Amino acid sequence: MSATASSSPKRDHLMATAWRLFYRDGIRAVGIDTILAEAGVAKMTLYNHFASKEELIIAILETRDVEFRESLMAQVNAAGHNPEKRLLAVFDWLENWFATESFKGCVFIRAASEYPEPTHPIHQAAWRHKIAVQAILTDLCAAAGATDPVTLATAFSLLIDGAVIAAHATQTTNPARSARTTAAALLQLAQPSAA
Amino acid sequence: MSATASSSPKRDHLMATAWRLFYRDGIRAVGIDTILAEAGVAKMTLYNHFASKEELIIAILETRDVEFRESLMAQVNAAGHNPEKRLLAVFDWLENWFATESFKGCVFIRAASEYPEPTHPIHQAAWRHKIAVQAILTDLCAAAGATDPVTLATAFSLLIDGAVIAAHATQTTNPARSARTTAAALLQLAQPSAA
DNA sequence: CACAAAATATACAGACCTGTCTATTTTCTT
DNA sequence: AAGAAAATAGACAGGTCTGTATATTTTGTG
Repeated sequence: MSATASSSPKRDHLMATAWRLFYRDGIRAVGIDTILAEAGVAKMTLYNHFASKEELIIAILETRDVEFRESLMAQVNAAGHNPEKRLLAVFDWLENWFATESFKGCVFIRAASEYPEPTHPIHQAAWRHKIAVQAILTDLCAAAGATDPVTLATAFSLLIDGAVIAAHATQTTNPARSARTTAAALLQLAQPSAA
Repeated sequence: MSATASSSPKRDHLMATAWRLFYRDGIRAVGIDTILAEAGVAKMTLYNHFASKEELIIAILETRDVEFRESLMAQVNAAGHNPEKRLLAVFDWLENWFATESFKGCVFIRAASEYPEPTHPIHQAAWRHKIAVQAILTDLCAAAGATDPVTLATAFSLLIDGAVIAAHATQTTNPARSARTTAAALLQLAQPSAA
């Protein structure tokens, strides 16, 4: 059984448990033994599914990236066909997220913070998520008729990450509305049809 | 000798060494022994100046907060008396910072990421810095004639933190310019005199 | 010089860390 | 039911962590 094998019940359970503890307390702060005790799984089972703690972490980040984007797109699609509404739905999704009881910031920002060296595999896994989200934003900006979708999406990306930081620090959802209001204003400016 | 005593050569040297290693590798990643070996200082000297590693960390964050704001204000003041130029100088300062060879993001964001629990003393020390910077931004926005300085400063704060995250992930200074351009547009919108 | 304060080296405690090894038991498939 | 695959318990290695204790040496000051 390769260490890069995919889905199995035990493997999924380990990842879910580790994810919860990493997100709650920090990655470096949580040891393997803690995860195993919480999951009720033997140590060798973990090391049969993952080559190391680092591979477990990266597998979790990649899974979370997919789930994150699926959740985001679900809310965007629920906003209907109006391109502007779809774009601004990103910030409503943000507000829902911030309102989550267990909200403790963005695991990708936090992982990149804990592993600050840009060449580190964990840092790069976190970075890949940022790029993927940026691509979504660019598509939404283009659909909304922005003259320069990349530039607008970049600005939105800054607002979103800034809002996540602020929401974590203040433990409030307000930054989502601040970001949304600002984003709406920028969208107006970036639409030539609005002139 | 109280553990909260202030400046002494050994104490300063320990803080400078610890700061450099914490910023380079992460707070949890750097042990006391590593700091002591790098600084060439005995362990008891550290524990005579600081009650614990946690107190050392907090002392460093508080010192960095002061230095950070002094550096920022120096560039703002160097921009002269024009309120708009002073406000936008914040983003020039940001670009200079990002261009630093050792740039690895914002230590306050990273400390809050490593100690995600909002009630943790380290998390709160990081948060206090954010509030202090926000106050500076609000003053600058008010001086620039914004109708709602608090709201504009909040938007700027999101852009700044987002830019820091992006600059760390991409290892480029571009996010500073993206943030600056966006900020300039928002400033125009927020000035009634520009209508 | 003499005394006091600061810093030193060194050892130690007790806990935690990741990862490995072995032998046994459970589970699944045929 | 039988054999193969997966998971188990538990010990263990070798290192690291924070913080303490002690005895000695350096440093600065009157």
